Amino acid sequence: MGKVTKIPRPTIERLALYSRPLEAFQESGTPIISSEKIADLCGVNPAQVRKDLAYFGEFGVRGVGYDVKDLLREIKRILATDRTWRLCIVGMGNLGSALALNENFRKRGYHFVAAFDSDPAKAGMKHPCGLKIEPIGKIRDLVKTLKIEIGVITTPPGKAQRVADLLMDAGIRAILNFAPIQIRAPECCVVENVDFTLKLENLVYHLHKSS
Amino acid sequence: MGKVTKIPRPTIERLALYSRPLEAFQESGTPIISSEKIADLCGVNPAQVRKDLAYFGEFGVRGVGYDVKDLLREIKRILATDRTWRLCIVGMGNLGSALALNENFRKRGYHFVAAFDSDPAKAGMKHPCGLKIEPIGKIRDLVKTLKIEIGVITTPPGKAQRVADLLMDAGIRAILNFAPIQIRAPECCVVENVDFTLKLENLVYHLHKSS
DNA sequence: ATTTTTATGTGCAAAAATTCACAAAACCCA
DNA sequence: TGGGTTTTGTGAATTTTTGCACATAAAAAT
Repeated sequence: MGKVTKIPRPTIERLALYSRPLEAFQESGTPIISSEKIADLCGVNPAQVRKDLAYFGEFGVRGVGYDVKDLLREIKRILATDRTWRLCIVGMGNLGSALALNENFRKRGYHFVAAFDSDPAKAGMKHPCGLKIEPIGKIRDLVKTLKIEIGVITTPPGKAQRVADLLMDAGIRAILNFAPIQIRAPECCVVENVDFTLKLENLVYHLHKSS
Repeated sequence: MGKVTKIPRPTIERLALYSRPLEAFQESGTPIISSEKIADLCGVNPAQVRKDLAYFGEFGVRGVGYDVKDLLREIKRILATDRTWRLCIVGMGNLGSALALNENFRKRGYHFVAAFDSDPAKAGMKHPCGLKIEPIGKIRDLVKTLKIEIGVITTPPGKAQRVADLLMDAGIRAILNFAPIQIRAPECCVVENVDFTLKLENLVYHLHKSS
């Protein structure tokens, strides 16, 4: 359908979610999957799955279901995960270090091509992931020469906003922030926050409430 | 007010969010804060802040604002973060290891009291965080004797559901899952998922769309 | 060839969440 | 004391999101 509809934000988030079981089914060779099965595995409503997909086209066959391979390819095309992306990490403490070594990123096409740290003692050292740790001052240069598209912030909270500003100043327009503060950014830069303690606080509220 | 209203899920998530700037203001000695200031720092609407708080009582003073210390104490009481919680980590790879060493947890009252790994080579070793790494088989025992309340899963995706089942079997009713799969759990157990790659896929969608 | 079965795509209603807009209350100052 | 200012608390309107329920289409069975 050629209607120009605004895509709900939650829809995009769920599309990524759906791709997880689809990948598993593709690997195990299952050819066809139903909206009900996807919904069940992702903990959502089947109609929701169909509606989410319908925003982008008719990918299924009535009475049959969805072709796993086709659907996965379509979702990847929609999300733009059908290509690789170049990232940098700022803050090579324990967390940054763990992320740089994490297999899940590379497996999905997210390549770390630079690592920064403000600690002069660390600068120049080679990290086990293969990257040389660069000083913060080089962000501007390297973002441009290495064509870095996404910045990952794993600094202490006090330094996060400053680092974000440096990244944006260098032309970065997408930031994944692990510091437990809200990064302020202009419209043109997308920011996603990952705050573990926020999640924990959610957990304990529900634990406490139901006891 | 005495009305029995269901609290919206997003409200709980935002309460935790509001506590971040409140902590900062408390430390810097600012006595009073307005809903507008909180909203601004958290990227939400001021009316939203007031409404969220109003679900739990009248904490502000009209024409003045909110007492920072009071409000923070109230929010902590609501979320049940005014006490300490005992957690364990399962999966002492890079990520699990980084979390065990992360200061933000302890600072907020989340204490890791046990660490597990399925790798027999790791079992028995002492981790830099001070914990001895225990084999998976000891989950049941240790959850009970150490009174562990929350389980953190940092295993590879293939092992995550099995570990979750073990944890729930041992009596755990709250799980923070870092593996990129959807954990299936009965009603009685709260699960929060932290999936970095999901966030990245969100980022790249928006990057791609706006270019 | 026709009926039955199955599972998608979608209009519409319901539910949930957000935001507006304003009365109520507290403070300030003359 | 009273008018002006500020900011909360909240009813109502609006927007967004979800889910039902069924028409539609394809395949399978008879």
